[in-house]
Amino acid sequence: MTTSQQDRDQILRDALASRGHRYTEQRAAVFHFLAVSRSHPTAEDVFVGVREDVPGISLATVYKSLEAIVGCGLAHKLSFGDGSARYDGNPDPHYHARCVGCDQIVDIHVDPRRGALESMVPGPTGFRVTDYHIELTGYCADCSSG
Amino acid sequence: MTTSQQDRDQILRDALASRGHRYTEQRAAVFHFLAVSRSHPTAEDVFVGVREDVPGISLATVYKSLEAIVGCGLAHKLSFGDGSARYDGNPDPHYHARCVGCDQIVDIHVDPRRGALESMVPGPTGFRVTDYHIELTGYCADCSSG
DNA sequence: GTATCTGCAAATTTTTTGCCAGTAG
DNA sequence: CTACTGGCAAAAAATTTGCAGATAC
Repeated sequence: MTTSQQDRDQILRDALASRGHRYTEQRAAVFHFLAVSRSHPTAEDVFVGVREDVPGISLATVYKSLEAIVGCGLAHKLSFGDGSARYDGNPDPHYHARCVGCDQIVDIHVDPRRGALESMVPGPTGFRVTDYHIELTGYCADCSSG
Repeated sequence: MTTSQQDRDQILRDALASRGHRYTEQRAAVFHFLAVSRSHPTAEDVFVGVREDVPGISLATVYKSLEAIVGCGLAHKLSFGDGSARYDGNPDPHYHARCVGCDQIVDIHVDPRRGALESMVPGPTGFRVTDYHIELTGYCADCSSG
């Protein structure tokens, strides 16, 4: 079962409200675009896509909306080292694999009960891993104790 | 035992030669700066640091040198989503943890014999992980078979 | 009613490029 | 010699900011 647009809107409303932010047509459109997007769009991609629903939206507003949505934890900001940031609204835990050949980003879904690194390397996706980079986010020892 | 500067220079010479690139004073200085750097410097950081050894070097040359060095596999280009790319010349396998509190990048060295994700989460660094992102690099199914 | 948000345009930041003289191999 | 490089300055790309009017709550 998939999340309906009403459910999504309510999730967005609540998340924004909890941060003191407001629900707007532009933010809803950006959030919806991310939620249905199978790829990992750049801010520009989101701008082009969302403009079909909200013709007057500006790129600056897209950036601001993305920041608000990422700030609420409803999407992730990714960097693949190719210049521009990419955004991912997929709530399921998954990794990303960038193909050196075609630069495509492949999603790797991992069974959380199995050892994560082990299961993802030879996985059923056919992706042959040559290198990987792991970024952890959290609080360092100093900030944890403070 | 640590790698001497002579060893490093030879490694750089060989790596550049194998790619048809030339060994230059500027590239050696950039490589040396990365090798002794404990942080994860931006291109600008490298520029400022290397300028002490090679006063006339330009930022554009730093970018070109970094590209050559990363292209040879002697360093990694990292993105932490904070605007500018960062470079890492540490050859030991390790992960990176960004502190949400102070934005510091903490290196996490992992015993390769242990389950990787498991061992890094509660590790002896005191880093409290709230989120992580894994980027795999390699060849997708299409590019592998082609 | 008021603090927040949007769109616009301009500014900033980061990275890349073109060109010509210089240099490694 | 000859192709690859470095420095310079200009360009391109990505993102952020200031502000005045509009809007959510």
